[in-house]
Amino acid sequence: MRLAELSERSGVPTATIKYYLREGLLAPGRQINARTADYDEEHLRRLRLVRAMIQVGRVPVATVREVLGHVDDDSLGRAIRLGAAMWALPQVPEPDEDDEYIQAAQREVGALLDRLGWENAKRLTTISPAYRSLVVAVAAFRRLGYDWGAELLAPYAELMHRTAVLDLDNMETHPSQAERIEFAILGAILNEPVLQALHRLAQEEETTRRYGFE
Amino acid sequence: MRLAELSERSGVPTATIKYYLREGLLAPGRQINARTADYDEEHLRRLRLVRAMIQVGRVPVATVREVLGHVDDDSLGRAIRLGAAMWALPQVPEPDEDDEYIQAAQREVGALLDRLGWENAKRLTTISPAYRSLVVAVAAFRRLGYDWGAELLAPYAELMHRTAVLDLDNMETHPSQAERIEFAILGAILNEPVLQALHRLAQEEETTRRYGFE
DNA sequence: CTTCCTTGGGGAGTGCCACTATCCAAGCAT
DNA sequence: ATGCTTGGATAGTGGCACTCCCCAAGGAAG
Repeated sequence: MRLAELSERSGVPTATIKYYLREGLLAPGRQINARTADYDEEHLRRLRLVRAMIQVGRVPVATVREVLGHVDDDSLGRAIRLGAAMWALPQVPEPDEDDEYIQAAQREVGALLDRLGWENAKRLTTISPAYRSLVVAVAAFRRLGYDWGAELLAPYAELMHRTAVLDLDNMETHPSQAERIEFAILGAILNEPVLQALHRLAQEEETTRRYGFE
Repeated sequence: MRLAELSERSGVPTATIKYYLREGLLAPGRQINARTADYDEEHLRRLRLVRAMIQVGRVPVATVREVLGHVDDDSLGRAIRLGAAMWALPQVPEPDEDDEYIQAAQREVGALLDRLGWENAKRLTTISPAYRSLVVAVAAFRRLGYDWGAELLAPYAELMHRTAVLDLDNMETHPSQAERIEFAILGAILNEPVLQALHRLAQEEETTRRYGFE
């Protein structure tokens, strides 16, 4: 299929597809002649994945490129590859190690991981972006005078762990390795908007249950 | 205190504070004379809240202004006011009602709400941004050939409901109304990075538990 | 064959956003 | 009185995700 058809079937404007091609988010089509290129179903699928990451997952273009690099990298082990997407996700600014709130938050998060027995996560604290994000968020709460300690975080963490178990269980229902990888990427990136939306819906439901529509 | 001191105590550059003043995110200081303004602890607190929303919550400046408008609006009822923050949060593009995937996703989400007995949320579907976000995300999965149906979503929704219960329980431990409102805003906006980070940490933990560091 | 429309590649431009640098006049300190 | 500091206003910056436009090559119609 040609660029125009790829555009029509995906709903993405041709100019944007050209931009993605230039940015390396999409492999070039098979060159038929100097002025014509041919794209196949795999291009269409990849394009839809890219669009979903950018529009639903709000992932920056540069990050999409990085994530796709991991998807296509057959040399990686499974856990690494499954994690690669998450690790490439948008990062909070590097926390300032000298800041007292950051230090307090680090202690608090460390205590949380101990309490939960998350040994593996604990081993990854020096490099995991998720750990750093958590520390920054907890520090922001503390700066505003709210104590977001390990006791309060633990029940949330417990619920998130069950969510992660669901994620991986769902992933394992997919037979092929290629499908699993793509599903893991989607699980890491697109699940978050789903969870966020469900969380907000649940807040609306629970708030109105408690207080009505006053 | 003067602008320079406000800047020093908050860690926000003076130029940025001036920008926030211009954008109406911060009330002007008490004018001492034509060339001096005085700021108090309340300004500092508000500035830290604004920074947390923007940097940790990634909330756009225009949205922060809107949210703060609700925070300061004493005329609103409690549920409305608690929800106002969430409703103002960044929106996904308006779903295209004619798209078949959107329609399928709407049916699926409707079935989910029925199954869960979330009557209040169901009444809000026409206007709730959270509902629309969920529909868009589910549609994105379907477009890629993954069936993200009510049966799969239900356990996630159940977990998110428990999370919302924790949110509101925590909020109710705060005695003063003003503090509750601020905490609700923070709960709606800053909790999400916390949940997201916990979710990713849990995925890392569970992935390595199942597959090791291969 | 020639005219004209379409196509794909590439560079430059756009619009938005969160700042940020500069300028200016008024205060204040010395 | 001189010179540094302060706060307000305006214009500029840099990053990002597109999006516009031009050009030359194909292909189709007459």
